[in-house]
Amino acid sequence: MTVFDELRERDLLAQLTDEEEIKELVNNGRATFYIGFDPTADSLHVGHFMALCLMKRLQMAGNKPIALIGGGTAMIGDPSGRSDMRTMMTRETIEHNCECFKKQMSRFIDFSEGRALMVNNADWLMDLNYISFLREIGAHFSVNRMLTAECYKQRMEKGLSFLEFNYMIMQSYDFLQLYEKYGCNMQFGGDDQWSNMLGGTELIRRKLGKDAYAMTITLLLNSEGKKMGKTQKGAVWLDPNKTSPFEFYQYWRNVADADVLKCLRMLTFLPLEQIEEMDTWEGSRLNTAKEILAYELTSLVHGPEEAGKAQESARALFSGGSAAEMPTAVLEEADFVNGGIDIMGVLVKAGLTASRSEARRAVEQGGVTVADEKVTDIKTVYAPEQFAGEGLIVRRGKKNFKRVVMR
RNA sequence: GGAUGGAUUCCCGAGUGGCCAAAGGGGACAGACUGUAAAUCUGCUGCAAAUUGCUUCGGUGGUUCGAAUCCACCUCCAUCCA
Repeated sequence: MTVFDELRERDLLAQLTDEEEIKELVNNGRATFYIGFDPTADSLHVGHFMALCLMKRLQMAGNKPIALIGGGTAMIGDPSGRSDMRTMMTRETIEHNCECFKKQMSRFIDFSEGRALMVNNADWLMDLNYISFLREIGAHFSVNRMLTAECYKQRMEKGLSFLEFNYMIMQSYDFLQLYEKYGCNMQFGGDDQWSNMLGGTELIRRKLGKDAYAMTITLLLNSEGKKMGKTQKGAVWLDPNKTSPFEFYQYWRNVADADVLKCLRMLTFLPLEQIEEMDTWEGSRLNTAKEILAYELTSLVHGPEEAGKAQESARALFSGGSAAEMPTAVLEEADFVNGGIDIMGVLVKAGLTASRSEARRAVEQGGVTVADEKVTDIKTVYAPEQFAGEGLIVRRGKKNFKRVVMR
């Protein structure tokens, strides 16, 4: 099966400027393509991961990827897919984020011996001269047309600053630069990037009279139409310090039935035949598919060893027994008042609830368990000795566990 | 620059002197049912030394016994005019 067909089969492709041409380039390893990543946080997340996987797939087929870090475009802020204004980021934050991105990316993509490139658009965007830029590039953009782009339409109601309005032009200019410098003839990106990407292909056509191509990846949406990879606490990060391998595993272990197969197809490298097989599974058997999904992804992101640990802990927790790899919280002498700490204190210290009030509610509603015993009295007090050695397993709700030990 | 409308808790949105920690909905969280799923039902949703106290309704100051609510100034946003 060709790469292109595989991408198709996996439902990864959304929109393409020229299907035949792209198929040709990609299948024969003649594409030099780029994907842009704006450093808006200090870690990559699941959305980026999809793009990285795509990069990897295409690289394996002989194409040359360019990872573009948007150190310059992040100064502007992409209005696409947002209903409100982005908060402006300081130069320092952006630079710090760029460094973090670089480190994480090199774990997924092989950048050795010119097999792939990593560039930062700050290198050519930061020193642009306003007037000459407007004359050379700005002249090729029609405001009327830009305003009809979907990403701006959404913002017409809530307001759009001139700063953000320029994002599309910056991104288009990136493409032009990469085309000229590295012969980059293709751009990939999330489906919400479509209009920005078209801006680039058009700019290249107008400026150089050459053809360049663009292709978008389907956004990973759950069955309710929401972006996946987000939790109430924010994104699911690839940085183990921001989202632990255990949490990462759990996120995928908990996806809805309706979404498992889609995730397997779009995110894992498992052979399609194997995934088709799982497609016939029904009911509780899907739980096995979820385990596979969670294991595969954790393994891709954090390595097989971490994935194994996460899986073991999860199994142990949900089917009884103790788990060595469970997230741990540490108590200190100072946390005890008069030789004891009450249950609310324990919950807060363990990070299982945000406040004592919330802890109180959790206990009152019967959602707290310590060492397999339901705690019903908010006045329950624990002594330091009880946390000695293995400590106590404290549970809030069904899925939030912490092992609490003494320092 | 001018006119008008607006800013309320995680989000949407009611509230226009005390009965307001603030209706209703969404989301989140917890319980029941389950398969660590979905749907459904129930509870809950500022903080705390918890039948009470403290802090919150864009910001600052003021009026009042008492302000989310009235007044002044400021900031930000939207719409129309330029």
